Amino acid sequence: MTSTERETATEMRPTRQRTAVARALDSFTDFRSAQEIHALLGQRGEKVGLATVYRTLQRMAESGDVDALRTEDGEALWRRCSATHHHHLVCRSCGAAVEVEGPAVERWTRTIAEEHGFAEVSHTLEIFGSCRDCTSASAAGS
Amino acid sequence: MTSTERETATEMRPTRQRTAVARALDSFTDFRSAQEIHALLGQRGEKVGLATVYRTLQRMAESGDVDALRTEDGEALWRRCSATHHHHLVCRSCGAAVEVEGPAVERWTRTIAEEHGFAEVSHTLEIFGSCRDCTSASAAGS
DNA sequence: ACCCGCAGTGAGAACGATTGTCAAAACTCC
DNA sequence: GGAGTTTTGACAATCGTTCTCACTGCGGGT
Ligand SMILES: [Zn+2]
Ligand SMILES: [Zn+2]
Ligand SMILES: [Zn+2]
Ligand SMILES: [Zn+2]
Repeated sequence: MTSTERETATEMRPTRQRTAVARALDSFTDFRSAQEIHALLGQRGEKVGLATVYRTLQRMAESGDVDALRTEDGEALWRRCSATHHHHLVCRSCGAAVEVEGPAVERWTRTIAEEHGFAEVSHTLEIFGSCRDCTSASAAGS
Repeated sequence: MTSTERETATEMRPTRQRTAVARALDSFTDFRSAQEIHALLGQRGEKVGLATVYRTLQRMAESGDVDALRTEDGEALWRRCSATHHHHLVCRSCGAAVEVEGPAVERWTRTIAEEHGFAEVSHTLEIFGSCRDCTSASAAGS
């Protein structure tokens, strides 16, 4: 512990790498994997180590700057999101996402949990589907 | 195609291994990982390869005999569940699970998806928390 | 009972996303 | 400028899961 011992809250230095990741996140609206984001940075000539991309995304997720979700096969996807609690409607094939809110659902989960004596409750809720573009694209293919 | 060409639906042979996995699933009600189930079988003296456990669980999940969910760090957990669509209230530390249903939520997700032109919609919804037992156990520890 | 053919199995290799390591580089503050 | 941290990145290591492929064994005709 430092002698100062003050509120060491979350002193996050604004390094070149971190701002690069932040800018990358601002450049797209769909959900992408850490590796895809790392590749994107590479294409732009921004050299950032893969581990750093992972670390930065995690930090930003903790501070609520980005949302993370897991595909059905377990891969983590990331996206810059609004700070308020919400869920997503995500396209399975292109990753396009829409933020959705459902106060009723929030209430319902809390109630259910209480009824069963569960504490420290959290929840995950994602809606997956095929967005309009992808649906018509695949229809054309038949 | 066989000459008979009858409904070859999902001809799944009832092998020793498959019944062993099925029985193992019947012996607990919490969510467990494939590896844990494999270990459980080992303890019972039932020799079943890990790959077979994975394959069997997947098959059973497809046919709706078991439910799978992913922990927050991406690991798949399995549990024998009732056949009707439902969600879970799961304890983060011991895996204890309660099946819950929310017709309103089902309706809501479908509506939201339609509004945004998404097709082939599915959704995931799990509620995580600390069950009564685990909560009091950790409280005792302080 | 005997054969055949193919679904099923298992040991181990391979995979792929993520995390750990640790010395070098970059920052902050003095 | 220098001390003390934090951050970085190349690479190794993890770890859950899937793949490979030779081998096993059920099933169903004969
Ligand atoms: Zn799409
Ligand atoms: Zn919510
Ligand atoms: Zn518990
Ligand atoms: Zn549902």
